[in-house]
Amino acid sequence: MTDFKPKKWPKQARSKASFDAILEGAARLLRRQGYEALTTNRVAAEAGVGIATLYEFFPNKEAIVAELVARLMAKVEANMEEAFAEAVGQDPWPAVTHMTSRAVGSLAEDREVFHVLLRQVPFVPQLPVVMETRAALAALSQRVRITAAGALDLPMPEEDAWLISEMLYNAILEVAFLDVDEKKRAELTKELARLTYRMAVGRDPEAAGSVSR
Amino acid sequence: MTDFKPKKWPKQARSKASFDAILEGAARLLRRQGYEALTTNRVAAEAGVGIATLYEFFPNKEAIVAELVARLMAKVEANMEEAFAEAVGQDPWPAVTHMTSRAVGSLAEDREVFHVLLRQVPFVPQLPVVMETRAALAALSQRVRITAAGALDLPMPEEDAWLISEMLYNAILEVAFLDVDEKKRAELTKELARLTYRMAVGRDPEAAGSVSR
DNA sequence: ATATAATCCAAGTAATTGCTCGGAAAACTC
DNA sequence: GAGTTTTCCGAGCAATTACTTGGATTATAT
Repeated sequence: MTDFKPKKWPKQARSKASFDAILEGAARLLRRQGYEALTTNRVAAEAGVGIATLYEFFPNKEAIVAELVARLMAKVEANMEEAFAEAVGQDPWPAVTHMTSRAVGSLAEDREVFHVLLRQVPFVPQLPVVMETRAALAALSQRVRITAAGALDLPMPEEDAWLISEMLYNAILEVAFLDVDEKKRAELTKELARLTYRMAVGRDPEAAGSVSR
Repeated sequence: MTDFKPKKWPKQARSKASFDAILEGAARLLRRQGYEALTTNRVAAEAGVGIATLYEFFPNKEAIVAELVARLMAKVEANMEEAFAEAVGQDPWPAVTHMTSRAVGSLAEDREVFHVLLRQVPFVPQLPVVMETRAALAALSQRVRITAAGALDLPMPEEDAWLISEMLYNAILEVAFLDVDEKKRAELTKELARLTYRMAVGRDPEAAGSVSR
């Protein structure tokens, strides 16, 4: 099987620059042309390095994509942990809106690249780093839900958790991928949070009894 | 731009068989090896026809995929219209569960092929036939919702419709794609219907007031 | 029965792909 | 400053790709 890790990590500043340039070139190509246009020769050209330099660090094309994905996922995860820290102690409804909006926001920054990677590259969704990040995010929402449960006395059917996190994940992607202005995206994000709350709690956030005592 | 329609339709029974064999061969390859393994030469071999025969009917690889998609989508749409006819006049909650379960079921039949086509082939989600089918399905759920609104006196915020149908579409795909036994899939489908109902109506289907007078 | 149209196909072509080779230059180590 | 390691690179190769060519075979029409 193909190896999805860099065969060598850069040691000097010079090669760190090349390494980064390769990843940035790959991202630019993905954004502009999609995965089908991503050839190793083109990535090298776009990055401004020789093709042999590229193969000095990466064993194959997939490893480039995997490393790019790893970096993007790390950024998302960091963002979401920060968001969680900010949401701790807030009431359930503000907590949900805040987490949702941060999730959409951190994907929307690089929406074209995320779109291509997560929806068009066959092996990316199965990548360990992606599955781990998804699990970490699901765990975070679980903790938000538990807080909410304490405040709201929620029934929490075992099975729903998976479905809700699945629906939420996909909806967040869809909203983040949309090519709309930020105002419209913010509106949709708010609505998404409301629907999520409805799914999880079974009633509207504005309804009586939704605010913790 | 490349043409996504067959360059010629078969006229005799002999060539109809070839035409179908090509599409079935393509589907088999997609199911077994994914889109990356789908080469025109391999499709021809798998279908048991010469490569030139393939190019007699299809101008390029994409047209094969597009025609396969068109056939699958037509089947789904027919299924869903039938399901809608059966759901008409039923109470909202049974109508929703019925439609959801038929949707999942009609995708699950060919789940690997649908999975590859809808999630890994860059141009498929943008194909007119796919977008039209999605629109048709969204229109169907709208009509279910309108019926429900009449029975339940629902508030129907304009914006939610899109989000709900988006979430529902993705969740249906996810549940249909899952590699689980049919009992488990049926459970998840039922839960999905319940969450959908919660999203759309704002309360549980079993709660008082959910049954039409 | 003959002419016309439909259907078939294997061998081949031009272009592109991922990736290697062999070695030069630059940076660290002592 | 000599030796070692790291970094760089473009020409080119083997394999694969989508697709064409030129013609043979089979069905249909008259």
